[in-house]
Amino acid sequence: MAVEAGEQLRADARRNRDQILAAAKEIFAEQGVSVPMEEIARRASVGVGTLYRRFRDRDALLRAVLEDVIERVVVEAREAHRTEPTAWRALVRIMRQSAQFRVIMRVFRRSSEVQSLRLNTQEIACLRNEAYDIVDEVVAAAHREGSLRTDVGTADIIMMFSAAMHQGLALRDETAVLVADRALAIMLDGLRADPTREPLPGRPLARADVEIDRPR
Amino acid sequence: MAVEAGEQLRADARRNRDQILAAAKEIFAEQGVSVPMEEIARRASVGVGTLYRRFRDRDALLRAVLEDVIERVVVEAREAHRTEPTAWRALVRIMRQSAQFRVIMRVFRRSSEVQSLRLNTQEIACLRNEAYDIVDEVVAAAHREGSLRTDVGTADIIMMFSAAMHQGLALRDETAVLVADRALAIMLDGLRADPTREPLPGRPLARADVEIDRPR
Amino acid sequence: MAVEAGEQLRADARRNRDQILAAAKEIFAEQGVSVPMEEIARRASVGVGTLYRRFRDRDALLRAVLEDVIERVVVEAREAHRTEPTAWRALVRIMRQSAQFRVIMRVFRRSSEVQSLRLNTQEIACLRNEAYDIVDEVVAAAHREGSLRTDVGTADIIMMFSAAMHQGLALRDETAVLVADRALAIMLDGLRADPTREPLPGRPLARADVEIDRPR
Amino acid sequence: MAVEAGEQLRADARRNRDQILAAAKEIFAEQGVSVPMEEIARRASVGVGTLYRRFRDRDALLRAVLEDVIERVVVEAREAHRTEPTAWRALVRIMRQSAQFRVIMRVFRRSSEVQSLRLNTQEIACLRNEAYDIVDEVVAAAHREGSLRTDVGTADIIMMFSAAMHQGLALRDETAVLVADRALAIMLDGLRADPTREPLPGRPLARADVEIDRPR
DNA sequence: TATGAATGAGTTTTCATTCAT
DNA sequence: AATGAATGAAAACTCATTCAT
Repeated sequence: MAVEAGEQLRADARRNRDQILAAAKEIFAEQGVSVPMEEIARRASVGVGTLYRRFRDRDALLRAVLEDVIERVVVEAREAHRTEPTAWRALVRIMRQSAQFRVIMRVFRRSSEVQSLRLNTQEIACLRNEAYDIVDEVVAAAHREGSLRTDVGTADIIMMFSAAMHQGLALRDETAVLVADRALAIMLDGLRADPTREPLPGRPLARADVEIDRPR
Repeated sequence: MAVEAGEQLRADARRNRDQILAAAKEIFAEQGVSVPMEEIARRASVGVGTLYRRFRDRDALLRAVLEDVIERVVVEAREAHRTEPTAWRALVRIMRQSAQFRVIMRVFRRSSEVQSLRLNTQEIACLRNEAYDIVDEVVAAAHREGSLRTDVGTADIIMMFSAAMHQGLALRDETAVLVADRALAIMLDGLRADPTREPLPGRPLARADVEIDRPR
Repeated sequence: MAVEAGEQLRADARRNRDQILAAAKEIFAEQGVSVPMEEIARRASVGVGTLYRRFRDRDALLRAVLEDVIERVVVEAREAHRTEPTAWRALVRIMRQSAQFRVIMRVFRRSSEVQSLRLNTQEIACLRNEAYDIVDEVVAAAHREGSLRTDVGTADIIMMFSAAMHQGLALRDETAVLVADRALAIMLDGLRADPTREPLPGRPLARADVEIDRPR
Repeated sequence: MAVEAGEQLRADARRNRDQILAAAKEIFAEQGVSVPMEEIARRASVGVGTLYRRFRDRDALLRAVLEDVIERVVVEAREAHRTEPTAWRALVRIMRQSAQFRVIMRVFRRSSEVQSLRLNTQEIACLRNEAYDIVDEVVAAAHREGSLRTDVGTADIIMMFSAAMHQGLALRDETAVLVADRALAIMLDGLRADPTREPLPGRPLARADVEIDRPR
């Protein structure tokens, strides 16, 4: 019984934490990251105090959201890799499963946040690596199966479709989805293996090219 | 005498205004739009007072930057259309001439700013239309010359390459350029007319689809 | 059964109360009285809830600490008076037995606390009087035995040696003790009866002079 | 004229700064250092913003007050040393000129402040040294002239009379002065050279004994 | 009853904007 | 007209106290 009580209490706290995370994700996606903490608390139906009990400060919340989002992305990407019949299909699915990314990318792009490296914790670097790894596997497989043009690297793809996740913020939702879907389709067409195309400039981009843990 | 004094002052004032605009553009591009006014003033080497003399308030500055950027884009786009031998080449050039856009898009994306529609003045709407018009002409010409796939619309292109302008904020400068160039090249490959491709989902997007002057 | 349960609880409760008091005394002495309640609870190894169950609020805890300390002082002073061969020796011993006072004086001095008179309850006034009385007796005896200069009053002594208890907070412990001992020795030398000395300014201070229950 | 204007402006800012410092000193002396910044601003008749413009944060203000007070103490001590006919008289005067010290000592004693060493900047350490030096000179002279008992060191005196400055916070002002004066007189009597006295325990304390820049 | 999570009022700090020089 | 100091409203954060488990 003590255990049950303990679990229930923990469950409460957990619920609060989850609500806060969810609220933050929503609001960040809607309005950007510079939203008052109190608004986030309100949306999560908790007091500011609770928010601050769970997350030491604004940055801690930001990091937690980021971690949460990357985690989900990784899970989904693994699932896609495991389930889809071809690597190409997996790639398409990963890129389409964009909703999660809208936050992540927005956060990533707030350069003032990122460049100060306050978000560049060990945990996040680690998750980023995991995310990179799984996409990397899919990309390699796609190269092997010949569906992906040979002159793109994993980082090319990540950067490009993270960009694709980015438009339409001020658009109505249906339009935003349409815009994203079409942009994605165009990009995918551009990514298809096709011997008639001119090669891309430069060289395939890889992990080191898109690492952020160095001063500008 | 009044004229002389006026002219001298105007020259001074103009210099100040230009410095401020340039500083704001730089800082917005680097750190996003939620930068303290004093930092902008400092970068422009003027006092805050001067900044406020030139621009009634934060929004006015934002609008001015936006106008300035769109104007340059329009000018360059016209030039490209007039000069380049094919519409396709014009398109490529417009898309490559990306630097200016980095600001514009960043500003556009700050949904909290944009959605409040404080930026949606007559002047800006007008400039946006001009920008749209010129790209529209190029797109139409590209369609006519058969270089651009038929199922993309002007708004598709605008949205997509505005997205492409977006990555790399936390990257070193050389990498950022490389990333952008390659993303652009891939997108362009995806935009090429090619009868063997599957059609894009939905319909070509046009002006009305990407207007922002309506509540979400 | 009620009695047994009651007694068991009382024992538990008593232990908690004592732990809290001890913790509070320690922390107050170390860091002053404006320490978060949670820190006190933590040091006492109880939850805040328990702390609040035992002491209605911050002030109640403060008062309890004060009472506890004064009580101990009184007990020790009585013992000294009863045991020591001369009043002078008793005085020296009382003044040396300083550790307890470090808290009391610190608390007394936090004027914002004291001046609001929230600490000036009946119980505390009563204890203060008891403390005063016992020192007063010793002082009177010392005067009678001719060891204490005649122009000092009980309140002089209390105020002075409460001051002596005060230094060294930021020093290493051994130094703090040394500092206190030497200061005390000097003061005691100054307190010795000695007909060659000039009389002190003013008049001997007594109880009424150091009462705090009046607005400044 | 421009110069004049500049000077006047500077004078304004200076006046504000001085008002803030004065207000802070007053309030710290009255109520301790944990007073809301807004109250300090109000007492200084400025907005909080102004307070924060002059002093980056609470600690900066604390440090500034401390510096200011030590500076005055040093000045006055030098004056006493230069003016008074004997070293003993200088010592007495320095010790009596206590008003300034009430703040300084209060601040010094807030161990939580001091121990965190946030107040232990280079500047303050430097001033503390200056203060020590001048008292040291007076003490040496007093030793030479044979007025001061030989077994006390400079640090003994500093610590002891800093303690003397400390009482009476909750007392009415006249009483506080009386208490301080009498305590001081007693201490001074204890400090007088007198071959009949027993030596003090330990050894004369010196600078190193009362340095605070080491963790407890 | 003990616990520690939740709350929200109170503080600290920042920053857009105004105003005196 | 330029400057930068002053202002105060708003945002970030802390902590005394209450309350659900």
